Amino acid sequence: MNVAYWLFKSEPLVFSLTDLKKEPTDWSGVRNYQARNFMMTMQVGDQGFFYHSNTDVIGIVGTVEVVRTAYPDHTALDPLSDYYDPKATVEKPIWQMVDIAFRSAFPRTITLLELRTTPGLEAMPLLQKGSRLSVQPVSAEQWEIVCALSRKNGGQN
DNA sequence: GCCAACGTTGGC
DNA sequence: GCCAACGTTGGC
Repeated sequence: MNVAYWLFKSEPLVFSLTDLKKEPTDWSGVRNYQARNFMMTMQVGDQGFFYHSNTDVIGIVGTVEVVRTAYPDHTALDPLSDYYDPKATVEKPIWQMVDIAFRSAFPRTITLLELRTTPGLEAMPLLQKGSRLSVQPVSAEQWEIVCALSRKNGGQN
């Protein structure tokens, strides 16, 4: 089975790559069916970009690894959680999550503008007009292009 | 803060 | 099943 590649969006004020570096986490709180379905196909060892949205420097800041396949998102059952879903039950939890761990921090943020202007990345869901998917697939080619970007122009920003 | 784009809800 | 209204996302 080949490794698959993904992109995880997060608002760094809520949860940043630095937070993830401290310890692995469950990716709870995803309440979008498309994003959930992607998580349900993830395998241990899959790689992901970590993307900071809604912040001063928007872009990809590093990489993560899937360390546990999908299982029920318990926050959907917790009335006190921000992510509570009254339609979720133990029998039909509706929502799922995976566990992810820190893998690397890029020496600089690969900004959204840079991603938009780099040939070969046009098809990334992230760059499509109006795209709001918080968990999305990345092709092997796109993965390589972005990783290569992270290794050069080290001093810029 | 603005607002375009999106997904969901609910009336019909 | 349609679609208007609404709440949310997220770049700018």
